[in-house]
Amino acid sequence: MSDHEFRDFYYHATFGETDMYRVSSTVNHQAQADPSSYMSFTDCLHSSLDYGSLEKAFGLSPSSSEVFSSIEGNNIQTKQEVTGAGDLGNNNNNSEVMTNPNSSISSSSSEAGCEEDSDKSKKDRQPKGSSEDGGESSKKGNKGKKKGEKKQKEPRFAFMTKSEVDHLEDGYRWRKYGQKAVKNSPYPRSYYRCTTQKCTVKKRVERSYQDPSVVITTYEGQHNHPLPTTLRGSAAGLFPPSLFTPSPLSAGPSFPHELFMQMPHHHHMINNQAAGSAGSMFSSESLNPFQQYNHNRHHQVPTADDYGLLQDMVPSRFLKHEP
DNA sequence: CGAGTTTGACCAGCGC
DNA sequence: GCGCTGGTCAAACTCG
Repeated sequence: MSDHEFRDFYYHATFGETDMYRVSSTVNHQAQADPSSYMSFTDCLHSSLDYGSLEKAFGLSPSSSEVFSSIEGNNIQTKQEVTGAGDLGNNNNNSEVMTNPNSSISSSSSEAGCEEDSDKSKKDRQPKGSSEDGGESSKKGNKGKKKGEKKQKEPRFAFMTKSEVDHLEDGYRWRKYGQKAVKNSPYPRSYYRCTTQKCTVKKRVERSYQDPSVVITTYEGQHNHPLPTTLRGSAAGLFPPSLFTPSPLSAGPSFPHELFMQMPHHHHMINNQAAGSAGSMFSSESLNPFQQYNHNRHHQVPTADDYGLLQDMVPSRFLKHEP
């Protein structure tokens, strides 16, 4: 495969435990000639920059070539027809979406890209601790959560990356705390936690069993701290602080969808998709998921400076044209 | 020696 | 109620 060439892009969003919003967009080579579609892709790509595979995305890693991202949050729904079979994020749907060379924009409601979501979304299975008072009494499995305590649903962002390595470098430091075999998949799922104190961000990494070259990474939560500066230069150095401001919502995007929301073209893309297939998906206030999500925060309108920054941080070939 | 990984065990939720 | 599964804990281990 040609690395550094982003042909297919896919993202999936759920904003809530039950509802799912999902859009997938495929940008083929021809589409790159179209500035708008190409920008859409780039925008989306940026949406995953924060967490995801910076090196991958920008070809800093030798094995990278394609990035598919998804965002999960709450209560946006798109129940469209599942094009493929599977139930898991790794199923055929993904492959279909990812490899479909013809469609410039396609949509699907399959669980592709976020199998965890699917089972997660069924219910909160987060609260584990059973014992109260810190769960000391019972040896393991207690997280110090109370029984009835419902853990707040953290926004999640999942993306798929074609990569040979499972754990993608994203600028943050992660500590692996578990690994589980995944049903219907020969590949285990690894669990990581951000090593920064008081940062509760977690991520799960697994490989698609349908396409072993695809790594599915799911981030959960928002970093409440800046990128570690000690990292091999990539993210912290590549991206302007404004795009990596920690959590404070008004400050700037610390989460990919926040970047997403700052990109005008992503609206464009979403609207395209919505117009095509899901008239009801934004029913509540005729806002798209990101707009709705954005309702509770300061709506930041991308400025010309943003684009300038983009050009600074992203090789121009990814923004406009090939060198 | 500290930080990170591995791995078996434990727990909760869900479906039957 | 039981079994399955996902998610997490934590002791043991590895690595720099």
